[in-house]
Amino acid sequence: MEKSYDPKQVETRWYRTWSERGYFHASTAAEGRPYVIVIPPPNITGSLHMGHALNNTIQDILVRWRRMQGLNALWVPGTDHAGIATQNVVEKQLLAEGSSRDKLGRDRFVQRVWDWKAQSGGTIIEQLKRLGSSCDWDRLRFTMDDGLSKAVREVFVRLHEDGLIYRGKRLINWCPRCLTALSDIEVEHEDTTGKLYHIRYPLADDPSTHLTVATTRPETMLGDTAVAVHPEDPRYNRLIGKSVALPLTTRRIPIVGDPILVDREFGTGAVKITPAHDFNDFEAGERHQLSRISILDRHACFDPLGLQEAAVIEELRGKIIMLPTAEARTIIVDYLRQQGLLAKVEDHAMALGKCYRCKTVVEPYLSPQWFVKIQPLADPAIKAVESGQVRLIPEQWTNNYLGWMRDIKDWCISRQIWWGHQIPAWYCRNCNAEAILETTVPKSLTITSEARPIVARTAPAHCPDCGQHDFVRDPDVLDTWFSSALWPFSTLGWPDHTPELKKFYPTSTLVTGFDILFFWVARMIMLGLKFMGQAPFQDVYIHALVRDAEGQKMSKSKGNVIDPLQVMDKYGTDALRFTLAAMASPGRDIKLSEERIEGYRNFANKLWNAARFVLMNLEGPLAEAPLADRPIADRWIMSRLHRCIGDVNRSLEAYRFDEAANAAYHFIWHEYCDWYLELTKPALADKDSQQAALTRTTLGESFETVLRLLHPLMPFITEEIWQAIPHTGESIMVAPYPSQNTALIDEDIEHQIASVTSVVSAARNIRGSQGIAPSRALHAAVATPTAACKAALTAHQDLIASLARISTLVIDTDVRPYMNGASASVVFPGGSVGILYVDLTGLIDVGKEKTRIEKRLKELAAQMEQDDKKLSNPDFVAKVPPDVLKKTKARHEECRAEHDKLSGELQRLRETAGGSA
RNA sequence: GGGCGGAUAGCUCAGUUGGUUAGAGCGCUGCCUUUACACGGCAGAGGUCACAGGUUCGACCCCUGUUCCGCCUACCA
Repeated sequence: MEKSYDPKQVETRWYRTWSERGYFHASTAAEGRPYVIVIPPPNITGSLHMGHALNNTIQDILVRWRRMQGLNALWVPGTDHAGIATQNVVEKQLLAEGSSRDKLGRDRFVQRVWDWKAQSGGTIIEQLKRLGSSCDWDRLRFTMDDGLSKAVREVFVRLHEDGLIYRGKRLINWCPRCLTALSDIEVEHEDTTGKLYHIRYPLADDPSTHLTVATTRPETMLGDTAVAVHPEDPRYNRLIGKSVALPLTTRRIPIVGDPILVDREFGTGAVKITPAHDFNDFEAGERHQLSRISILDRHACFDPLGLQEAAVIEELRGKIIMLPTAEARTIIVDYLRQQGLLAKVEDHAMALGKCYRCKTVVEPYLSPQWFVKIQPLADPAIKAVESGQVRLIPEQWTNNYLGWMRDIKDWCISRQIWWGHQIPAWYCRNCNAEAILETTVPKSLTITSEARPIVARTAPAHCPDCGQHDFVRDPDVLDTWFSSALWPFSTLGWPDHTPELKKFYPTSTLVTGFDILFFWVARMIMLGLKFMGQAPFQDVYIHALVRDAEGQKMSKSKGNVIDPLQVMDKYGTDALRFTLAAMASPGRDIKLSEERIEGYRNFANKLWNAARFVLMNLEGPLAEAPLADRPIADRWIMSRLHRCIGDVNRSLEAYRFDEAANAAYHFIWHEYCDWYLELTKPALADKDSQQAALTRTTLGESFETVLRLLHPLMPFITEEIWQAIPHTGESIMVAPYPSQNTALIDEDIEHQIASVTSVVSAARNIRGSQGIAPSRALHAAVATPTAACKAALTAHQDLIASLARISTLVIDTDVRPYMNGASASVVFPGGSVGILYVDLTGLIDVGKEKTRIEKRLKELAAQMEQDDKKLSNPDFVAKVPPDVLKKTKARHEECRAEHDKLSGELQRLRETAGGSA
């Protein structure tokens, strides 16, 4: 075995072996209670980032742990077609080739995306394998597979049949770059400083007076259909029922009273109402039966027809036609200013909505879309969480979830893109001639909200109304999250009654980030309850976001991404996995740093070298004996090991991966390696002794157990070592997970060894402070506080002597200090304190000690001189921050104290040296 | 505006159903080439647990308020 662990070849070799031997596969016929996790399907456009690494490490820990516990563990893998994201990627490629999706046409474009998927869509899967993910790859699914597509259609049709899906012309969030509708949660809000424009609207009856409105979007005023004031506002309420002449148009619009829309304190207390371009105004428009004038087109540019409908004055119309809003705004504001209608412009903090895929500012846009009526689905999903049927971990997310669900809005599920599940709705051309608008250049199809769709699993043969069979299919596709919402049952074969569905639904645990709690988790619960009658999972473990060392969200544009693949190359997969697990404390983001990973790489190496020690010492006969008859160190380590086993299992049970990792780390490094391996050395010294044979047995057994305990966290290195030491079974992956045997926990023995280590540490402390080389043996005595302590130490005198290198050791309740000696206190379990005395006679190398002290005195003098200079400088004292001054003074005092002490010691040394020489 | 989380050693973070001396990793200091490991060993320094009150025999922990930092959410046009 090499001196250090080399992960590379180990990882690929074992992953291949596990895979070939079928360990990842879970059979419906297998015995054992099922334990099931469905993967949050990564986008096919994705490449493994730290978020994936964390998410999948946690899932793999759970699955490996449960599998070793004997459960029928299934981890269903798959990928998501990621509608807009994937379409964007392929469109970018086309652009680079000088082509576009319009040039290609729908069918060829979709084929192109499939080609892209065949070529690049599997990258992330291979990367998940690098991470050691023990997914059942035989069950790999894709959200646009035939089976899953069938499930999507089935759900759509059934929801439609139940009246839970409808089509309507509504105001939705529109991305003018992606040219599609977005759901509310696909809009990200970003704080910006905008302007609040105060605009005078002259009263229709009396143009000399006016009502001033405040708006952040002056350009949409052309689409105003009313002005609202508060009905109880004495400034304005007498105007309700009158009208204003809408500037820049030839229209008159009414003044209405609306206590919901208007906040008297804000702006001027008068609000323009633009129902086609603002969500609040849309609702206000409904309340007052106002018409909606849509003045923007799908690119968020001024639309000729809309401007005409809005009766915009000819002169302005010519200037802003087809212009984007930002440019038109300047022109419109100029016009208002010229006409003396711009009363004031002030800065105003506001949140701008942006497309979560491309960061373009979204536009509220009036268009026909498909919606899911969500309330009837949300109610049971609320109850499922309230009742504890579904448990969110950490619990704090429960309130977030409930709050959102209780205030949920209908879900806009149609997207005007091509890559995705096309909506299973058809329109009879004959019956909907007026409502189907087709243009050839560019080729586009608009179906107005008046059209009557026929929703069906497959294309209808005849129109039920007219009997003809000339149909056009709804061009829209479904929101990507619609198919993900079915993931826990669609992947298991639904709507067919498969054995998988019967055996593995509902699943056990969902592991996910909080960023998709609403996008995904909530919708899975709703649709799982609706179609399976059971929530799709019991536990939802919600992990943190992985950030960089400064706490910034990792992003390519910031250039602060730590690439998990590079980390795995450099430090090994096990080190990365262990780091992520150890840092996954609940309710807190993970600030990942390379140093931390390096630290756990060192841990892997420590384990590796412990293995070398074990292997080296396993040569020789073994002896079987009950634990009670084995050496004390063996009984001690088994006791400690089983405490650790209990801790790790309990932690995993509670999803405390950080605690599990830390318990294992601390035990292995600081108990097993630091103490146990050292304690075995005296016993193993005489290879042929019975004691050595017994110790070898424990050494092998305990180490083998340690590896199994650690396997879910560090799968590769544990397998590699396990195969090299005595074991039963063909792979650690399918070996039983250690379970705590409380009979092996022996508090008395733990106390005995704690006493031993306490004395040893005290002796080392004295060596350290007195500068006594480890090679020099000591004469020492321990004054024990009680007879029991004395007995415990006396029984293990040989261990103490060997670990602390003490040649003569006196242990008694009453011992006297040495004439020329040093002492240190020894704390016994329970808190009683004894004293260790060490005889220093002849141990201190006077020359060396003198040099050491002189060197240190020089350092101190230099420091003191520097500080003196500072402190005697009035400028320094006056201007420096108080804490710095305080620190400087404190340091100065410390230096002086140490200097005095060392000077005294040096003096004494000189005297004694002089006397003896 | 509402909600949630955080503030503990130089840095990154654990922690406590309230109980002797608050822990870890990294970093730092000193010693050690002792055949498992220098990706190591041993020893050590370093903390008024954000601030101010309160409850309690006792508070890092519970309560109230304040400040700062994150995030989520929201129609102040």
